[in-house]
Amino acid sequence: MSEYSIQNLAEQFGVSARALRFYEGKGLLSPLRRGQTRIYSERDKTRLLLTLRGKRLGFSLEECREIIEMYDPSQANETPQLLRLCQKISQHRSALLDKMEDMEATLKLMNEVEQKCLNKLAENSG
Amino acid sequence: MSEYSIQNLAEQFGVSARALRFYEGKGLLSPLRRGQTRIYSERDKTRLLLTLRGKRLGFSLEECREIIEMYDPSQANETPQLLRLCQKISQHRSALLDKMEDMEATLKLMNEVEQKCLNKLAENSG
DNA sequence: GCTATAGTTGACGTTAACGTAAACTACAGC
DNA sequence: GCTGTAGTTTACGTTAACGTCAACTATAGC
Repeated sequence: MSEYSIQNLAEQFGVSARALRFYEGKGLLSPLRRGQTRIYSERDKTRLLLTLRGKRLGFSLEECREIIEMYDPSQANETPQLLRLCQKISQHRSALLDKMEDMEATLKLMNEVEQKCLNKLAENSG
Repeated sequence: MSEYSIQNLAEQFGVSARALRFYEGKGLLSPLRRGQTRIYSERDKTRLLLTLRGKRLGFSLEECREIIEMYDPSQANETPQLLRLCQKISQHRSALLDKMEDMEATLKLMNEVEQKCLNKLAENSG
């Protein structure tokens, strides 16, 4: 089944229904309607996944939208558009690689601190 | 020289003086005073670096403070404190590793999209 | 002594990302 | 027919992370 109610989808991802409506307002999701009621598809589910992933990495919702739109199997078929897309990908990738460096530096520091910590613990017990 | 004025330090990191005062209010920095004037040391500089690095990774200032305090070569010498520190490190590290996974997944997707994009470009020109 | 240049402390304004409450609709079960 | 449960829109509230004055101090140079 590839249809979800707002509550169902929200619970799957541990967010509020309010958040989903908010994301819709920001153009991140675009569920169908059955009457008034929103019906979320697999596509929406994927976009939500990407949104939350982006958020965890410190991107704003606006940035998330940009990133997601790149992935969207949309109407990009003409050369100039494709070139622009490649450019965008490069940009976002280098932003990601920067974050990767920050992350590795942080992990390295954490490991050092942990080592010192373990050494002291060994002294204390020795 | 290991002393910096507020403007100097701010410029070095591309942030505003207001931000530095704000971080101080949040307990992230603690510059000395010469009269009223703030004097930033190497220690402050390091803490600022870690703060901004944490921010880029999507941590809140409060979380940054927690992380930074772990690194601080402070008064943690007694066993219970050291154990707590090790625990905290583990927590933050697994948070970081989660982000790392998000990042790798994102990079992977980007590469796939780029590949499709390049293929289409090849078709267009062929 | 006057001006320019950093610095200071409030205090209020702003944006993003929702939370929360009000007032309403629509269907399901008893 | 009434209650309960999901859903809706509209609108105001909230928190984080600063920006932006305003009003003041202190030092340097002319």
